[in-house]
Amino acid sequence: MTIYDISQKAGVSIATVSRVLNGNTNVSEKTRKKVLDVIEKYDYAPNVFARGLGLDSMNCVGILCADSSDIYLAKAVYYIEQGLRAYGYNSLLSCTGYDLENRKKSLSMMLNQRVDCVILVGSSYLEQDDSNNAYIREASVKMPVMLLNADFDCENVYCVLCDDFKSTMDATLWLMEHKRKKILYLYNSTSYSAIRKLSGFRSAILMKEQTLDKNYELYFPGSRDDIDGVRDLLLETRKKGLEFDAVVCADDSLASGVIKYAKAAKLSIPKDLSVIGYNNSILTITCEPELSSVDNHLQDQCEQLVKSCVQILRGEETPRKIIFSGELIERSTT
Amino acid sequence: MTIYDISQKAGVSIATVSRVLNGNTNVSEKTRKKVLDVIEKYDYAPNVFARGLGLDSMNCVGILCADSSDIYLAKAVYYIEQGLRAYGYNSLLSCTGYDLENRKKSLSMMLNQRVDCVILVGSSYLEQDDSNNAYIREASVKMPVMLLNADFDCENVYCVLCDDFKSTMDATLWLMEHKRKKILYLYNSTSYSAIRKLSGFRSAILMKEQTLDKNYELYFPGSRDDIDGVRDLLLETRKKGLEFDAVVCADDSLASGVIKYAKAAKLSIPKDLSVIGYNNSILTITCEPELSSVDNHLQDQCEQLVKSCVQILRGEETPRKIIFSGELIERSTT
DNA sequence: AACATATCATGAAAAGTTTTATGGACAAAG
DNA sequence: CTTTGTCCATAAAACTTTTCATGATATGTT
Repeated sequence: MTIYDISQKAGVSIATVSRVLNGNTNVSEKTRKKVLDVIEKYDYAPNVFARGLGLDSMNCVGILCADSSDIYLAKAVYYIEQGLRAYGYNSLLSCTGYDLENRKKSLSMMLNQRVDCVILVGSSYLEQDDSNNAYIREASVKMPVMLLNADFDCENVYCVLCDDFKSTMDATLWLMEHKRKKILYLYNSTSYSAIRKLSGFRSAILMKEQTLDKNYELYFPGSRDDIDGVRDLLLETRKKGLEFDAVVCADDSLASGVIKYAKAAKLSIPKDLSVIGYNNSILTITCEPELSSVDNHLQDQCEQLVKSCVQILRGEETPRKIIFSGELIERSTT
Repeated sequence: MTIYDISQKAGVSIATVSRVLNGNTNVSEKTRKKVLDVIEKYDYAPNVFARGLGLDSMNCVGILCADSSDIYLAKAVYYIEQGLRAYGYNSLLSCTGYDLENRKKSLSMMLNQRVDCVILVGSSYLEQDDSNNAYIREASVKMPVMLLNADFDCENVYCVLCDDFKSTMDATLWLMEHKRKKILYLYNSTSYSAIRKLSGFRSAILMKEQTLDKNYELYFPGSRDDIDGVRDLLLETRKKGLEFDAVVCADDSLASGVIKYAKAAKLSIPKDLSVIGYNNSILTITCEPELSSVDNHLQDQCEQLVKSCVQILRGEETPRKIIFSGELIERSTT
């Protein structure tokens, strides 16, 4: 069933059928009805390829994320997909891993696929070394690029993010106000977001004129889900003499490892050790005790991102950067 | 840059360029090299729409799942996407929710998008009432349909699943052999998989000639992540006089709720209460105590699914049903 | 050696379906 | 009778794959 068949059966030209399909006004009500009836009757839908050829668009947005099975990224992908669907867009998904070369390859694949726009989910797409971000600039020449949870100043690149700097600073200050003297910042990536959190942590330390001698930063090189690895790292660290009475984590799963560590080291939470996670994921309520965590309003961020995305595709103006603020959700580890 | 430009610059016809691009053998080595050089030089990639029009395929597989933010489904989607990518296919993602109408709509959207094949992830796509599965039969006429974790006998429908019946039966028998007398089966959906597990549970009970008087089945109507809801349901159930010394769960997050319940009811795990989860997800190691769970080899299943999918698309033969067996991973709740 | 046949390499053209630009037909208004 | 505006048809353009046809070369036969 093609547009020719429809036009023939309705006794009009294919152009008229096209106009009806695309809501063009230059069609009389009578003709429109006649055409719609035939379309309905034969359950006709335009061929996507021919349509794409004509419009050079396939009504589809590319979603890139490092790992859609990561609890946090999975949520983000889900919210974005739902949002796009609501606006009538399809989602092409590509999980690129954390490797730069793979990211580049996936992105250029997306460009070739003629998606209308690409969304890079998660701060891992932005590297500290700015020369490694050239691939984003290049992509932005061909189509709009949206970043979730990263901040990048470039024409045709739009960012929606949480103020990780301030959230982490506030969380750290909060611990200080609650009599914590030796605070550890634990992170497992050198992505944009983790580094911003690190800066927030440092600022809090400086604000209270505590030196970094008594406060620490610890990098965990393992994978996100390696909770036992975090436990072991902390046990080892402690054996080396490093002491701490609170941990600010860049991620809930790290915090989950800290709780394991406390159990192994026979420390009581929150009496001997306070723990604050980040992302307010489901892990916060499956832990024992339940984990305090920074909620970065992921759903709101994603909905805003999609809204901006649609505005851009419609040729409307939208801000290049939108920042949400985080919020500490207090549970039983503080 | 089109195929015309390339053909002109290489001094050959567009047919020859097309042959080179598609690996057709009828091209002399000299010509092939000449064409490849030009393609390389101008970084040419065929227009996907025109290509799609010619081949009626866009080298893309549709992945449907109810909720890609669900821990279990997210893993499955991830493994499938990675597998498809490795074989050169793109993935169009659609999260349909659990509602039948929405599923139908999403599926017919996928068909119109001319994906090469659709993969329905999760047993929620198969309903007990077989008349509600007609939409799958209809889709299978137009393209291959693959089901993960559901069993459906129909031409052009291919299934990869875990033997949930046997796994649950084995888990239940295992509990009986370890002196559990009053076992509860807890489930939160009436999907194909949960019902198969229920049958497995019942069979185990019958095999040991225990009547169902002392063993129970309990349905939790809440959402998957509502862990506190599970706790409250069990507390209430207990108040009504129902007793149990072991719980077999259809899902790890339910098991997580059971652990919460045990804490609230001051029951010791595993002394007073054994708990077995299902899926062996990350929740098993963030729980305290760590959760015993049935591992259904999800990654293997997904890899097999993709392999079968690719075979079908290449026109090769592949079995219509492949069954994996589950395996009880013992941790600290049994 | 001459001719017929098979094989290989290549080109020309059709097929696939839509959108958009252009212009024609017709009715109403001036 | 001319102008204006509405509605619609025609034709061109978007780009690739594939089929058919043709020319060239190699192989086999007499």
